[in-house]
Amino acid sequence: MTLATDDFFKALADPTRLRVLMLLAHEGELCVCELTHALAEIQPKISRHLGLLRTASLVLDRRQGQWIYYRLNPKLPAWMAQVLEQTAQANRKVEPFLTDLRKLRSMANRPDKACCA
Amino acid sequence: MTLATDDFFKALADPTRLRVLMLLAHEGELCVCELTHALAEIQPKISRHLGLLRTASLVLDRRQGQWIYYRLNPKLPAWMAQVLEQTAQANRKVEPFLTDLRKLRSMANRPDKACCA
DNA sequence: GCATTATATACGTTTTTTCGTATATATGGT
DNA sequence: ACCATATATACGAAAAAACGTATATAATGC
Repeated sequence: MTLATDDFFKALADPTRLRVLMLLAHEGELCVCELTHALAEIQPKISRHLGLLRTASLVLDRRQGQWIYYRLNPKLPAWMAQVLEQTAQANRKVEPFLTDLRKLRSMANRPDKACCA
Repeated sequence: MTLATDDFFKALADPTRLRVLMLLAHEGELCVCELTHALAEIQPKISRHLGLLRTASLVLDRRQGQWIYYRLNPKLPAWMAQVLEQTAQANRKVEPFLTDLRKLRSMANRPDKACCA
């Protein structure tokens, strides 16, 4: 299923979802607890927004034991992927994205990524 | 005043505003009646969304007699201008943008632009 | 000054979206 | 089997946004 332009920008319109997407654009793949920690939000909220992003086909998920990892959908239209990449580049040092990344990097006991392919 | 990333994507999240921005990205500058005709929406609706875009500093206006012309704000951060340009390029042949442009081009009695500078 | 045209804005309503809490479900460890 | 941990989802409420109609305001032409 292809992602409509309307739905793409609607997905980006929520601050929480935008922060999630910016982190995924930087880090490639993250699990729910990492995103929850980095954004300092309650877990159901992160989960719900991830659900919306998944339903909209912006992200894909992968389960590894108890952990569920999310990444940007590699099959996004090229222009959408470019919009996300440009936004991530332009906002590297802009709040709240800067703090989100910092918090992620400083998180203790991040799930091991040994088997990430 | 600088446009926050959140506000930028919130502005793009509404289908009507997105169509307006796509037309402005293509045509440079358009007046309210041209946008109203191209989108086939009631005039107060177009005016209201233009008002929101102006307040958010995405567009600037210019009065010429009774007509008020709108254009993309040339002082947008470069990455935002690029996002709009890329979106417009990628969606040239996508509905409803294609029909919007067609309707604009076929509009009779468009306000003269002889004195546009 | 009045009529016409162009556009902005107020108003109350409707629609859409987001939210926190509670809880359901899945997996792993003992 | 039970407990702990990770995550998804239901629920009702709250918040935010969009809407159409009516009307206000501004400019132009006669």
